[in-house]
Amino acid sequence: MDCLNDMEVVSAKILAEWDWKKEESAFGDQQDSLESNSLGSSFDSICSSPEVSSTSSGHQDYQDLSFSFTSRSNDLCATQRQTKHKMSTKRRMKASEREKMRMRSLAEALHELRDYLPPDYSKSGQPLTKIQTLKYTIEYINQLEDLLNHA
DNA sequence: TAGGCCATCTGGTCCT
DNA sequence: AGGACCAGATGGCCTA
Repeated sequence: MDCLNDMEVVSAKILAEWDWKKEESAFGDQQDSLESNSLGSSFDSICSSPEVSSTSSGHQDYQDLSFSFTSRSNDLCATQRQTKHKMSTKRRMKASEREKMRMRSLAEALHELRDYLPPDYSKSGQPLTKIQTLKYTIEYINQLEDLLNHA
């Protein structure tokens, strides 16, 4: 119990030193640099992009496209994709289901992680976003580490 | 209404 | 061959 009280004091100290505006802008810079790192493969992504399809109106159309795919033989990307290995519908559905579960468990873990941050981290009572949760957690751990090292 | 966040679908790639 | 992971695309919801 004393440990818990100590931790509350620590987090209060950390938060007292916290410059929100500065951190927010710093995180923004980091985010920009992170996002700029992920330049995807250009050709494949163009060919596999739903926007390439003549319908180009979202998931349903694209799903329909995947079923009527072989009838559009004049489409260059379609032709190229025909030569690639195509997952069976059954396997694709299973993969989608697994991916859904995987992303849900990831979201659940992030919700859980949120509970380990002091409530003061969420300004204006709004829950932290995923990216905020991750970045504030890193910052929180670093601050705690500093305090331990200088204790 | 624009922009941010999120869930979902999908194809590609790597690993077992 | 199939599962795990990743990144891009898309649409819905919410807020300023």
